[in-house]
Amino acid sequence: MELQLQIKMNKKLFLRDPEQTELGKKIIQHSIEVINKNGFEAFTFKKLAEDINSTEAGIYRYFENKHKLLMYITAWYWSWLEYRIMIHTLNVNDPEVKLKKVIQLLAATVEDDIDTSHINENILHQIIIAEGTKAYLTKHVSEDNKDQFFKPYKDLCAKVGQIILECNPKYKYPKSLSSTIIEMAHFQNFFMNNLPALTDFGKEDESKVVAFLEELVFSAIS
Amino acid sequence: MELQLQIKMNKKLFLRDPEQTELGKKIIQHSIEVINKNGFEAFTFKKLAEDINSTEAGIYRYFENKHKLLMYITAWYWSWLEYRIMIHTLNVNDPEVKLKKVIQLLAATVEDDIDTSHINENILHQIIIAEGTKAYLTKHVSEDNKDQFFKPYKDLCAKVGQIILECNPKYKYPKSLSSTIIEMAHFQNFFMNNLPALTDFGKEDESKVVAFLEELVFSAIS
DNA sequence: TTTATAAAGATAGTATTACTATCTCATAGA
DNA sequence: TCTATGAGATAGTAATACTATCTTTATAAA
Repeated sequence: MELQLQIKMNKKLFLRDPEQTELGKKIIQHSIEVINKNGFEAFTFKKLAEDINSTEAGIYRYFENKHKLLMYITAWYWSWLEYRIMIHTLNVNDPEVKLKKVIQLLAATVEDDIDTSHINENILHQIIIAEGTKAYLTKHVSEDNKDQFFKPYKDLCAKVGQIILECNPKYKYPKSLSSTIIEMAHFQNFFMNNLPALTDFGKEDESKVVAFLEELVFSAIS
Repeated sequence: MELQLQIKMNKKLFLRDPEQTELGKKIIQHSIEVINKNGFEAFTFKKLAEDINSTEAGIYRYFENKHKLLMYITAWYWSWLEYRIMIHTLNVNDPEVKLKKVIQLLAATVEDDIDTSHINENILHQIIIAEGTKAYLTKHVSEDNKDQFFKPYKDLCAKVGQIILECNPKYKYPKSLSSTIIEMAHFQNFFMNNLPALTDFGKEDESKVVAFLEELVFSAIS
C-alpha cells in the first residue's frame, strides 16, 4: 500500500494546477528553495526559471504573479499543518494533551513524517516563519479573503480555537488566543534566531519557545 | 514656552537628515500617507516625489532605498511610543498600573497628545500595524541589527520586559511576553479589521483587544 | 558686494522587474 | 493520423530602482 498526501488547493490561486505536471511540481519545490535563499522581496520568476532550467514565461503559465505563488505555498503549509494536527491528535481525548501537541507541532522543527513527495517541509517551515505574514499583510487582503485564499489558515485557527474551548468552555477569546499562539510560534522562533534581544531563548532553542507558549496558553485558559 | 518633541535617529538610516530641511520633513510626512494609501509593496519614490511635487532623485538624496525609509519610520514610531510610555507612567509606582497603561498605549488608537509637527501619528499607527514587521522580516535582518536599526524596538521591548519583572520578579519570559504583547497589539487589530475570523472582536473594537491582552498578560505573570 | 556652498529642481540614462504575446516542437491519446 | 496539451524559445513593453550630471536658487560667510 502506498499512500501519498494530496492537498486540495483553491483553484483561483493558480492558472494551471502545479500538482498535475512535472514543471508544476518543480515550480513549487524550487520556489520554496529560491525564496528561502534570498527572501521573498528578491525572489523573481526569472531567477526561479533559471533555477529549474525553464523559462519565465513558463512559470507565468502556472501563477499570475509571485504573490499568488506565496499565497499558494502558505495555504498549502497551513493545510498540511492542520492535517498533521489531525493525525497527531487522533484518539487523543484529553483536550489539554491535544493543545500541547498543537503547540509542539506549531513551534518545533518538522521531523519529515508524512510523504509529500516534492515539497521540503523543513525549508517550507523556515520560509513560513520569515515570509508567511506577507501573504496577508497587503492592501488587497479583503479581496483575497473573499476569494477564500486564507481559508486553510482560518480553518486551522478555528480548529485550535475549538480545542481551547474544549479545555475551558468559558474562555472568552479562543480565536484570538489561537491566532496568538500560531503567530507567536513563528515570531518567537524568528526573534530567537535573528533578534535575540526580543526573547528569553538562546539560539535554536525551540523547546523553550514551546514551554513559553504552553505556560502562556494554560495560564490564560485556567 | 514652546516645546517640541525631537527624536534622535540613527544616522545610518539616512543619507541626509530629513529633520533638517523642508523637503526632508515633507518626505517623512508624505511617505506615511503614500504608504498608507497603496501599501508598502506598491510604494515607490517616484510616486512619493509626485505627491510632494519634487523629484525622484531628490528623495534618493535622503534615503538609499524605500526599505531604509521604512526602517526610519518604524524606528521613529517605536521611539515615540517609548517616549509616550515614559510620559504616561511618570509618577506611577504600581507596576501593574504601568503595565495596563502600556497595553493601552500599544493597542488603542492614538489621541494626538504630543506635538510632533509634521507627522500624522494616527496614520503612522495604521501603517505600523500593516507594514511594521516588514522592516525586520528580511534576509538582511542581522546586518541591519548590527547597524542598530532596531534599537528603538528592542529598547521598548526591554522596557516593557522590565515592567513585567517589576510585577513578578520570578516570571521566566519577560522579553518574549513583551514582544508578544507588542506584536499582538498590532496583529489582533489587523485581524479584527481585515480577517475577523481570526479574532473574537467586532470591527474596530479596540477596547476588546486591550481586554484580551490584559487578561493574557496578567494571567501569565501571576 | 562678491563668492562659496548647500539644497533642490531638471533631465537623462541604465539594468532589472514584471509581465504579455507568439511561434515552435514534442508527445500522448483518440 | 489528427489534435490537444505542455513546455521551450524568443521578443517586446511599461514600470521600477536606481545613478549621474547639470542648472538654479537661497543663504551666509568673506
